[in-house]
Amino acid sequence: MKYSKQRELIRDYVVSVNTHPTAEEVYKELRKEKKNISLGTVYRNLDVLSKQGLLKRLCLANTKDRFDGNTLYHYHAICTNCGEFTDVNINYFSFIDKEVCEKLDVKVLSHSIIFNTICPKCRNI
Amino acid sequence: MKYSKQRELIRDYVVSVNTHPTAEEVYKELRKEKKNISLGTVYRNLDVLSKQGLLKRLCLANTKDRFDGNTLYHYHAICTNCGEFTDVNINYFSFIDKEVCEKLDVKVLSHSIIFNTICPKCRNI
DNA sequence: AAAAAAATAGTAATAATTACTATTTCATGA
DNA sequence: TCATGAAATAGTAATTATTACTATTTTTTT
Repeated sequence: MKYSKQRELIRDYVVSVNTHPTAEEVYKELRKEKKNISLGTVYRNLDVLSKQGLLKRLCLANTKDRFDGNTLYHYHAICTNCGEFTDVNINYFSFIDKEVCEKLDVKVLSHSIIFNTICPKCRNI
Repeated sequence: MKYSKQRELIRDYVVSVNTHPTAEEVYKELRKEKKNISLGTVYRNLDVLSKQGLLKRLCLANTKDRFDGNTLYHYHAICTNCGEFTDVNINYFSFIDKEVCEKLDVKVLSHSIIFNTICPKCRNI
């Protein structure tokens, strides 16, 4: 893959934040910083970066796709009240993969978990 | 909510299969059965049924939304090779919710897990 | 520095989903 | 049971998110 300034900007931005931005959010932020970049380029590069494993694509019901610069195994939580989407930094449960591998006749590569939560803000309202 | 024949058809169909159909698949199947129904009605009802908890909406990267008639806690697996999407019938790991609740300052309602797998068919090719 | 390959910007097109509106269906109660 | 009103539908139009296209630009190689 040939180097491109735009791809670097996109990746650097997504890696630098923990907000799990959408394609459009990445685009708007980079434009705000006066970077010369088009929306199509953002979509294309988020896609190739995800496919290369340099970013992670997150897909949830009723939302646009989001992107995560943290590619290490970790889990996510979404507040069912306000929609706030955050990282959950607990250790990866490897034994779960082993259990499924044994129970079903499949090779398990990994798993992802999304927690449905009520965040502190919403709980205290 | 007022009764409607169409909503009943939609729900009965989704509950009767374990294929996790998309809105369009539900629509096509019901039309094939000569049912009088429109695509908009299918979308609208899948949405209200999901919101009522009578169906479950499943959202995955790079795919259309799917719907699951089994609303009991269970997990899912997707083959990273062929995309086959199946149920994973193992017990719900309640302790995980407790652990996250203790580590983070959030109320955990539930969690969902998706396993990335290589299904038996793909493994044996 | 020239040539080739790959990426971009900007726009057009597509796909999935949602909104709109006139009509129909369902539920209520006189 | 039948008139009334509320809610749902069919069919179409509109919107939203994403992908495709093409002329131009950037990067890499020679």
